[in-house]
Amino acid sequence: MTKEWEKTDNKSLRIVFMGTPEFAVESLKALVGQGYNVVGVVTTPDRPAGRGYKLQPSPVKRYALEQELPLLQPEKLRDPGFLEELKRWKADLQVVVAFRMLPEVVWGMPPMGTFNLHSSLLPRYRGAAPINWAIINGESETGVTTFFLTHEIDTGHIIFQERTAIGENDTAGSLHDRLMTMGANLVLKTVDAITEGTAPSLPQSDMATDEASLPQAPKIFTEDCRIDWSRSVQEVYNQIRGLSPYPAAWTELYPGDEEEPLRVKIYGCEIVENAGQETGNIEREGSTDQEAKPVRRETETVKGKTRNAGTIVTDNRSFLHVTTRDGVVAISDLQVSGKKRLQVNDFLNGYKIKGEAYFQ
RNA sequence: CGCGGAGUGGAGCAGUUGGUAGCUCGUUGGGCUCAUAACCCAAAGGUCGUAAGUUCGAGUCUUACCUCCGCAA
Repeated sequence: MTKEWEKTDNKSLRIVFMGTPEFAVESLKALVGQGYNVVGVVTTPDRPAGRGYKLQPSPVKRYALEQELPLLQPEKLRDPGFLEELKRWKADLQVVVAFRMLPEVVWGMPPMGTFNLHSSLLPRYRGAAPINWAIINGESETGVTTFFLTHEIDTGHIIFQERTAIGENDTAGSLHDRLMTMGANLVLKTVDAITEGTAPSLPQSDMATDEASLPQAPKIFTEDCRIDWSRSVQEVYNQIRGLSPYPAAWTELYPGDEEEPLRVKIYGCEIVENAGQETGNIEREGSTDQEAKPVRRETETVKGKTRNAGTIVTDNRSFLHVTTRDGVVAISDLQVSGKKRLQVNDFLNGYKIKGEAYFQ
């Protein structure tokens, strides 16, 4: 990708990078790797996180240290001391990827401005969790956007966008990785365009037909991750893959016998029955499995019961089916609280589901 | 010192009031079968996370440490 004939301008431009998670590292890595002049990195202070609440450096910090880039970790972005240091870096341009909300004193500082990489097709999915929400809502397309920062979060003028289709089997994880790579390329393209003065700047109001009906992407909380088995099979499926592998959809397993419910994270599943509509490619697999697996017996069992949402159907060996309002999903990948993440057959080897068990 | 759970043959789990280990699956060999991931028979495979201690004797009690996981961030 490195091109000898690239304008020296691009490489002398003083860039300050701001970001926190893994997603941002990819863009920073691209800039550094392509020889852009990253004069400093701003990231979040080390936070107590994980077991034991030990202080954890952000992924961006780890990379910055590795590359021996100047680093700032302000507690407050309006802190005079921090602003002073930032000014000293004399940035021409600031690049922000998955950081936090910036005050105008920060984004207004560099002469060429500050732009942000956002992982959705703005103006759709403004907010903290665009990747997750796009899948949860069953979107078939998303992308990445670069835009200039303004006061209102994620509303600035759009520079570039890149689209990608969301596959039936995409998960938050797979989409995250794809957008991370696309985003890094878009950041380079954006920096080049800004340097050359050819960057578009399109108001989002030109793209939004109806502001009020735009899907949003707010931060996700634990309750958003709880599975409501009474929803449609497609909704449940989208929720599970939209939250996998992080933060992961969860439910409670009531084992019966008045035992305490277990909290279970569901990482992967397939739709095996959809009363609503055809499920496409999944159906094909199902038909070959039909002969191999002892489905016959279970089917009868099912018919004998009222299939309330959350009902478990399993042979305690190879599959674990759960009913929803209008269909059935086969759980393939799960984790009981305190245990390791397991494939369903491993889980069933040790944990036997009793007849009266159910999810809720 | 944030709260909590767990480390037992390749995988997931049992293991009672302490007396040298069982289950399901997998693996290997054989059998049945038109055939099979299905079924039947048999076999291999574990110094029970590490170190020390208590005890006649510890997977099972005590202490320290290592690793992993859930909550929370």
